[in-house]
Amino acid sequence: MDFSSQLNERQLEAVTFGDGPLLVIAGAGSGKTRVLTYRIAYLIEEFGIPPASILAVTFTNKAAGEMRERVASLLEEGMSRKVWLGTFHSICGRILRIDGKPVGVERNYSIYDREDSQRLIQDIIDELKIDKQALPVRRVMDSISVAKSRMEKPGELHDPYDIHISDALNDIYSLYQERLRENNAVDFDDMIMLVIELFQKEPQLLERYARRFQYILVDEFQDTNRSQYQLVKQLSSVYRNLNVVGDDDQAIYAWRGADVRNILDFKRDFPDAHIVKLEQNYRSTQTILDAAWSVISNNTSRHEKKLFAREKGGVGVRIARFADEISEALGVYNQLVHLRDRAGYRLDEIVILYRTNAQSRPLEEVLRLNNIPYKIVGGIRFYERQEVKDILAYLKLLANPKDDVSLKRIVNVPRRGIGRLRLKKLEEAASSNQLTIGEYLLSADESELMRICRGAFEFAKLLRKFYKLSKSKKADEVAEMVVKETRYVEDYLYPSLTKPEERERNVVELLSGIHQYSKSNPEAGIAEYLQDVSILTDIDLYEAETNYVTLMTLHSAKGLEFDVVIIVGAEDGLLPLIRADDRDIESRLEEERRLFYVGMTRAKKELFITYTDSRGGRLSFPSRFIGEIPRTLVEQLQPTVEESTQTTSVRVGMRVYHNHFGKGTIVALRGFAENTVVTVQFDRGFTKQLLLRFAKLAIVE
DNA sequence: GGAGCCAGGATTTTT
DNA sequence: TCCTGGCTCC
Repeated sequence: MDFSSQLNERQLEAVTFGDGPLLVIAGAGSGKTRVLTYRIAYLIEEFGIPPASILAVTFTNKAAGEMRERVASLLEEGMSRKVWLGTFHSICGRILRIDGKPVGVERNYSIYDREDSQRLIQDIIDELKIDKQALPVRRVMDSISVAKSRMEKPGELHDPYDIHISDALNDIYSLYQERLRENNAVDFDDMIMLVIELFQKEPQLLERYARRFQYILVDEFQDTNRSQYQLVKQLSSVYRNLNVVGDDDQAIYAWRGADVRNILDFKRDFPDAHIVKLEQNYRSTQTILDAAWSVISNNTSRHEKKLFAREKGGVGVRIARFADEISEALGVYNQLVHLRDRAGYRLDEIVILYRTNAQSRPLEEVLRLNNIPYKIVGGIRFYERQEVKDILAYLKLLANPKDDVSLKRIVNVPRRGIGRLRLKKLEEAASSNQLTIGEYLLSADESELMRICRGAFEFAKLLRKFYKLSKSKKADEVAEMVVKETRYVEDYLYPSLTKPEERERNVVELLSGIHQYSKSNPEAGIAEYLQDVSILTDIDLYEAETNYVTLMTLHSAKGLEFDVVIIVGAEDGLLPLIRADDRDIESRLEEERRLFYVGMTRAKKELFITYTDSRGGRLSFPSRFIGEIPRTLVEQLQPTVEESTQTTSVRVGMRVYHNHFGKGTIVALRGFAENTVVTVQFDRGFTKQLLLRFAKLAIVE
């Protein structure tokens, strides 16, 4: 295999590297996916490594699929199929399916997504009578998730800011884990943590896997968390051929437990690691790279690298200011039309990126009204839609009758007269028999169930029928039966929910998806289908479609590239998204800067950045990141940034509204541009000085 | 005891 | 805009 004409010197070095630990620091657009795929092919072809002895971990399922295809095109028929290639979650899910017993996971386990976990945790919070004002579910979930990513057991979790909260959190965490095991269910974090636990419990099992994987490759290493790093370290303990590829400048998942320290620790854990830096960029113009560099170089903790493009030049970064989010959307629309009709781009070569999903709304509206076809990634993901999750809950329950969270979701959908109190009775009857509700319904006799209510009996009858048939029928037939016989569409969607037509289409799409799956995986049952589908994200399902412009969050855009990138809402408070009461503002700010950098470096040819003076009725100000781009690289679109920061849109005497302090009158203005301080006399009788760009004041008519 | 209706609150990013 | 919680009616 001679790649020398297709790879540069550094890439070639990484691809053909022999045994031992390898760290590839790969800048944006430096062809790291290419390096990974070629390396896999090279290992198989030149080193004679059996495909089944290679483990490659990617960040998304989509990336895994693409990598498999690309490897396949370099090798003989069928070779790539045997490589273990997937995300941490898909690989751990597979290990749990095969070997999960010792940690209490049966083959047919359920995977709980965020909503499922939230329901379970909410139940526990209610049960423990914990004040939900003091401990909102979201906060609990985040704490537990972070604890799991650090492999902290119940009891070891501590909130660094509040000891009392720690006790409550540990109680919830402990009960939560107990319930998950009772329900034969895992959450996303469990999938990683339980595999590590499994290997601790059964060292001979770890050894079996570690002997098997001669080479382990990890992509997007900067966004792995501690437990993921520990896992691959364990798995590579026999051969020590751990190859990681990452870019510390693109670490954007710290909030999810990812830890850039992994890169530093890698150098410490493997002092003999060979390090290759890829700095040649194949994607963007030099102008875009220079602009991106001048932003990212404001971060203090980073590996210095300065990307260089193949050709100099390129058009300047276009920055545009708008009055509010509506005019911003209109401006984007005008630009799209210009790009399409004058500059000759296809719409699918253009992406609109924003910080939060909610920002897509005005854009969608304007695009729809003006007949610009668009595709939106993220927001409410397909598999998270209510109607889709309802049907899946039936299937989950049939695959795993211990799954009480799924049972509770659909026990009264469509309505069967089983409300809160009757459900409670069912729950009590089940637990007095040491059963989950699902198991109880499948085993209790008629008179017992009738005593609770007729609905419970009817539901149990239906469930038993489904359960029996689910043993002999394929996933798609079961799903179809569930939809038909529960009369989900007729008795529930249409009478009870908004937009029933759209939801019905989703149900139909789900059924056809299951059908496709059954066809291409004839061996797989419902449990396998559910496990595979539970870890899919919107970006996995995303396919660029000709002449559709794409809208997505900056996070979703990671790993993708487009000719034209339009970053909207580049305003302080939104991008960077920082609130006054945030902790660790400095490191938060650096992560937001990396996010902005990721967005900028998605662009091959042209980069647009927009901001507004007012968003959602609140005053807004250009992002500090805009100020970090040298003017020589910027082509202002009218009007200029200078005007916008100098022309403060507030004046003395103006009536304003503040979220915490209420209504008031501006009595003084001081400072300049981004440092403008307003003094407000609030109606409640006190005066405050506020930094204008953070105060989020609304002007009262 | 369940279901439906109305008012008020809230909004980061995701495997 | 969507979702939650409380209230009333059946």
